[in-house]
Amino acid sequence: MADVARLAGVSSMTVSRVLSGYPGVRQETRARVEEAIGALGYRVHTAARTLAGGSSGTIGVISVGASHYGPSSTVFSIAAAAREFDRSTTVVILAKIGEGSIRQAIEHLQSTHVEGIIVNAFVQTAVDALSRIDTDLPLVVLCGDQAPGHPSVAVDQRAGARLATRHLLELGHATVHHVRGPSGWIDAAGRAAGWREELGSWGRRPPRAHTGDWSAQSGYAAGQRIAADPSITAVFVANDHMALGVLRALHEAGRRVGDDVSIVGFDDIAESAFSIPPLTTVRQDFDTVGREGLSLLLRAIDGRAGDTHITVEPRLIVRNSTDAATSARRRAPTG
Amino acid sequence: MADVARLAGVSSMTVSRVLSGYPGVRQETRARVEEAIGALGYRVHTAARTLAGGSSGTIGVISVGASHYGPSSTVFSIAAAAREFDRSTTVVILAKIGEGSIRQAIEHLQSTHVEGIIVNAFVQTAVDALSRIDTDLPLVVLCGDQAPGHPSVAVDQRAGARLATRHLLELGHATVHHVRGPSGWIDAAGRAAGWREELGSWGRRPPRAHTGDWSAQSGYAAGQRIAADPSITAVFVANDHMALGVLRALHEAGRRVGDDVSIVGFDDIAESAFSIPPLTTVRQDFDTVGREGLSLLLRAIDGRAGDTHITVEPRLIVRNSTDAATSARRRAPTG
DNA sequence: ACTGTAGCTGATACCGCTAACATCAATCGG
DNA sequence: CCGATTGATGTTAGCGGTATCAGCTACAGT
Repeated sequence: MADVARLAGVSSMTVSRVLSGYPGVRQETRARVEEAIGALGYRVHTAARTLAGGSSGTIGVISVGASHYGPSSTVFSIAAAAREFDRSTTVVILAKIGEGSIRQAIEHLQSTHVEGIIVNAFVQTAVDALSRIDTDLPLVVLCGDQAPGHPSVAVDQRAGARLATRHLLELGHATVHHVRGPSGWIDAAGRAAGWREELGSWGRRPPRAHTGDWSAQSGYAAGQRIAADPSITAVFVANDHMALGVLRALHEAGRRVGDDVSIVGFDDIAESAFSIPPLTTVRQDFDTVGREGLSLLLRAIDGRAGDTHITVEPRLIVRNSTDAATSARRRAPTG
Repeated sequence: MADVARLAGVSSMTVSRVLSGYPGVRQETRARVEEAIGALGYRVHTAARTLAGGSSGTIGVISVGASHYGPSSTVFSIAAAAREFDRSTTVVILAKIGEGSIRQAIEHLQSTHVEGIIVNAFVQTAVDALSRIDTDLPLVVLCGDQAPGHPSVAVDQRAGARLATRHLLELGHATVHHVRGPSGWIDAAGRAAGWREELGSWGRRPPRAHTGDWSAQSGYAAGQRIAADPSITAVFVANDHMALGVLRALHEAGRRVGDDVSIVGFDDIAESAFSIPPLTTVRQDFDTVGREGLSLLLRAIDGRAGDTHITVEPRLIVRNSTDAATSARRRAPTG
């Protein structure tokens, strides 16, 4: 930096001002400095800037492991969006989620002086922990519900589940069964609640839900139980991976999906359009969630986020795994 | 830090020594310092440490977008492994891959003073660019082949492809067709080469390969062309997403996979075990790749990586999409 | 001509830590 | 018993920026 200053014939302070976009620098001086920067291939030393009280230009992201589709795509969206806003992204992957590990992750990020943190909080434990953590660092929560105490971005899980359930009911199914995600996960609870609500608003009593762990394996197991009950004609499965497992179990049991039984998933993963049959599902736009999360965090860093809660609406994608319940209506108890 | 020193009755230098694990500190002194650290809830200021010449404790990861299964799971493995080694991870997601963008990403990471960089280089362009980039920063390349000029970790794509092809030939198929990945991708080239080699070693002339873009959509399109040719009894598809598309196209055309036609995929994504029928595939252990990549980088940082190239062997997972080619042998031209 | 003000730039003092060397006591070989 | 060595700790001087305030010029108002 001293070299740049010398070459441009100014003090290092002026160079600093040019770099941080301070307006009160003469056009001509600015040009000279920028030329010197270019000529010397100079780049700021982030650590020095951070130490001297400037901003680190880095935001922290805390998330659970890679195995889940939603969380990981969100992290990538955040990283990509951050880059567009000239921010670095430091990612902390939590092996297991607990108040301790989250607190530790936040402290870790704090010691690296990130400007703010986005937490991918997909389990209730995480949200609870966050509501108890009071850091002065700007913090945005991404989750399936409004997070108390911090600005948040969420896909409306309940609305999505209602969309799915309503679609099945409108096709004429007497009732809709549900394979839910594991307890403790916010999205699992939200989707189950939406399913229950929609059934309720149609005056149907929700049957007992099956529970999976998001994996295709667990969906397969649930699917086997579902196949064994011929009265079931419509199933809303809490995510696409499990839905694919259900599809296969039904297929093996000789029940034709989209004909004997209708299935709706959730997420719209890339494979769902090409499953056999193509899966009707609820699309969540994780990219939007990530980007909105980042822009909310940047607002929070500027102190003007307040207590904003952004809701992203999911969308029903109708494919061939659902169809009018002609045969179903004949067989099922009238609803 | 000065407070800690005061409370422990030592100089700040001793605190620094305790923090960085310098051995020449008396046990008793060390204990006193650690106690003070705990009492004051002190944490190092990473930027200050970096500035003063210590290590930043951060490693950089450069990767392509989120849409591809392999790259993204690898990034997560790296981040998780890094955390176990008390390193932060700064992730740069490249919107588009070119020499310019990679160089820019490296420079960006350099200005944040990462200790080293892991590049997820899945396209040839990236590897070429890297071989031309000569940075003094330790740099490890993850890719489908040995990267010249830098230590690297790779899954042996050729071996995986040969495994898949051999499996099909051993089942009695006269020849094996191939749906390859997009040109420019190292893995696509490696798998195609392995397929060609294995066919060659059985004295079969490789048929013309179909080309997809890794997506299920493109696999579906290829599948339709394959279904139209009744002489095809065995297909090796370059990744599972495309294979699922092929599966569906064949299904729609009324060709029974695992009976009329055998399909082998590559990757072993979570859904493959539950496709209809379950997909025989080649498993790549991305977690191992990520971890080996990190440990190689840590060795490189210590200056003892040399020109190591680690190869991770893939594994054939046999499921129901492949079966003895009884009907095929009758129909196909003798090979 | 003099003061006031605005606009631009410079000098200086840190930010919190570590490298390098200095210091001091204890131990050791001859 | 003395100089040399070793081990534990302290002192000093930055690392490369930015905050703060001071200084200088040009111009307007009186």
